[in-house]
Amino acid sequence: MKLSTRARYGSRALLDIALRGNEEPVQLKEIAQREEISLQYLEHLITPLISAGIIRSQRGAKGGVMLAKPASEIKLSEIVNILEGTIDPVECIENPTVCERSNCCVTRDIWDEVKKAMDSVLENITLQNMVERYREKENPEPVMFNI
Amino acid sequence: MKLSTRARYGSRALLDIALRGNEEPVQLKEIAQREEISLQYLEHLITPLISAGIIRSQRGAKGGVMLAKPASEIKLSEIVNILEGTIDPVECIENPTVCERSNCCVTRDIWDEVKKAMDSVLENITLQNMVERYREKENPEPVMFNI
DNA sequence: ATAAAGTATACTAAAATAGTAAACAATGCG
DNA sequence: CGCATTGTTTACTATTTTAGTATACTTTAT
Repeated sequence: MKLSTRARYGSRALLDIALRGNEEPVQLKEIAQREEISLQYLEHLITPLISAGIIRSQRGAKGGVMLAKPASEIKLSEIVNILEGTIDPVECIENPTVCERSNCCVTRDIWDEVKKAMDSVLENITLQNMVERYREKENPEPVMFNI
Repeated sequence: MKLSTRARYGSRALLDIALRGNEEPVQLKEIAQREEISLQYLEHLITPLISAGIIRSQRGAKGGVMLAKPASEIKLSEIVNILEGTIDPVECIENPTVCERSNCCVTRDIWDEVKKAMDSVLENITLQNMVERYREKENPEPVMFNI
């Protein structure tokens, strides 16, 4: 029930990109260094994100990658889905025909509830939220200043 | 992010046992047939459940397995934990020292929220609930009788 | 032109998963 | 008693997935 490194590294990489503003391309090499992901492996994660239209790339010298749309429009559920595939804990959720019991299976119903619970978290977090959380951690709001 | 077959088969097997009442031992061979799990693989799932005190076994002729406590006291979270290990989507939840960023990591916080969402489902479903759901599916309540 | 980037494809090592095989141990029953 | 039935244990294996590396290629700014 572990997330693969794809989704983990990928979301960290995207947060890294989002944190640099979105003014000029961020080089993969930099991201790889900061996030301690091998450049070659990072490239594997970047490719599907480009195809999916989450980021776009600038080739050649001074190239790099940028978010292809505002951070507030990139949901974590989308990222996980691209890198990890569906989050369904069992295959019969997505594809009921794999098991003839699907329509009457109690355990299937439950795994579906589990999936929905996860989804409701991932659907409600955007890259923008993550950036805000990051800034808050970096520089916490003073708690209670005046009376 | 898939559940392993261990947790899936295991929870189906336990539901199967619970459905037979709890008056006499249920043979593994029967369970294996009904649930279409190979006997030998089923045994692998039964062993840790016995060690964990979820079920107890009766050896020899006329033997089999029974729930070791009332179905209402067996939570799905417990079953999944025994067969699957922790449900944490990333290792740093359980063991923060694997990554030096843990204390400041935004993505880690999020995976923790995901875990909690899953937990809240699994913690609130007992084998008894599953039995009831099964009976309801088998024999649905008539909706609106009078008026 | 050329160096600095991203792109694409192929390959591989390691781990996890799912399952099989077989010898063994306990028990009930005739 | 003795033997068939049933669970127990341990060892092994095939397959798949994951994570990662290697390498050759393409594009572009300067």
